Amino acid sequence: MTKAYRKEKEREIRRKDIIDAAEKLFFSRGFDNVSMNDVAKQAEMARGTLYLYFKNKNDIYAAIAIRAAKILGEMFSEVQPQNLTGIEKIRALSFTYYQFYKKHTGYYHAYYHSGVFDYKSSHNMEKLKEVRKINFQVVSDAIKEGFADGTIREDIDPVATTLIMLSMSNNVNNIIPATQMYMDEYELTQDELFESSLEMVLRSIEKQ
Amino acid sequence: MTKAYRKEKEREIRRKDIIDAAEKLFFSRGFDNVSMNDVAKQAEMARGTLYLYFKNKNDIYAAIAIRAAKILGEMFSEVQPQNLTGIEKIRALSFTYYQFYKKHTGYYHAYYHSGVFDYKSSHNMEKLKEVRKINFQVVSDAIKEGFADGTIREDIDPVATTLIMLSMSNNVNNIIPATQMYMDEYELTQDELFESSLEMVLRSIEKQ
DNA sequence: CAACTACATGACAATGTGTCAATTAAATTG
DNA sequence: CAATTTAATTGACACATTGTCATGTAGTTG
Repeated sequence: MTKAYRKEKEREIRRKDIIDAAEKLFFSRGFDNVSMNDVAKQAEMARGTLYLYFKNKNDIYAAIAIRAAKILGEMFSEVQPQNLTGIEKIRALSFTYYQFYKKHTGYYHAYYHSGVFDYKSSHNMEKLKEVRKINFQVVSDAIKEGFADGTIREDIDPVATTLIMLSMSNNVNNIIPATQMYMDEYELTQDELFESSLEMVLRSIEKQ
Repeated sequence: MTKAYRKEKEREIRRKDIIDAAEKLFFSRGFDNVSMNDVAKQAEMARGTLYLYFKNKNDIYAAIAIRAAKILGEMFSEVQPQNLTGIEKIRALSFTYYQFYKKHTGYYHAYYHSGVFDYKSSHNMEKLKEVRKINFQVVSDAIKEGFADGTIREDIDPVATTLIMLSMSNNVNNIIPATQMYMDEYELTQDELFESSLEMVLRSIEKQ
């Protein structure tokens, strides 16, 4: 028991070391500009060792995305005890997501970017899918609460609406490079776009 | 004149051959799964030759995206002579964009994906930026027409709104992989999501 | 036809990936 | 505690891909 347990703990520490090293590099230089060699050097081990703990670079990024999901989950959970109506909760959660982006940009990118990987490609990706779903449900549940308390119109689909809100947020948060181009071109700030997006959503889901 | 002109024509044909070859491969296998070697083989020339006509793989993709922009521009221009109100035009343009995706998925991806490249990275990217802007303006102008004819509320920002609509469309059209995951998970079809997105936009911009 | 020009080629250096045989370290056992 | 087994780590290897560039070639010109 104790021996196997200690072994397991040591493996976890080593795993954490790799994630920490990768995170540092990914957040400062960007995922695409970091090689597995760079990560190995930063973590002070041979490149081959990384593959003993992770399937590949994407798999490491997925592990970082799981951390991201946890941080976002904690931020979301701070909204819950405030006793807000459905529509107020939607406003608060949108704002929280925007704050998550502002304060944890690196994690935000990991959370978003990992979406491009195949969900069946690794154990981490499977796990990420689960934590993602929990955060998604916080929002769609808030919409349902709005149905119940009469602050949100009942003729909208909670899942579709949550998805639309998510896409708007990603749009705001410099994820889509073409958006950045248009923003520069028309001198639109990120805060302005966030504000417009939020008002647009609220206007179209609130009960008259 | 004639000699230089013929030379120029030949260069253009060769250029077109490369784009055609690349397009065929990109559309069937996906951009990331095609190497410059593959393109060279398909175009029946040496790999080095490709670099005489294009800066790199992204540059070829940008050329394909310019074709995409032209197709979209033509589809948009068919909406113009219909004498629609501002809000009706927004509905029609949204639908057209969705049709563009459905009928020209490969071009749609090129149009979208090329957004990730730096706009100062090549002449093609500069050119792409211009044609992109024209299409963007068709939509934002329609919003302004809605201001004038009283079908769209005046307190919204045309640029921000166009950007939001664009992000919604991209969300619908399977561009964001995470979205696909949620759609599968909650059994939401693409047509349903398109419908929800469109209604959401119209509801929030129409004048009461 | 000799000299020039522009174009096309493929070998090359660089950079990156994932694997695996060999090595090293750690744990177990008599 | 020495011998033996087991597990972890390493870095060299094979392979893929990129962009460049010296070399070759074909067409053009005086």
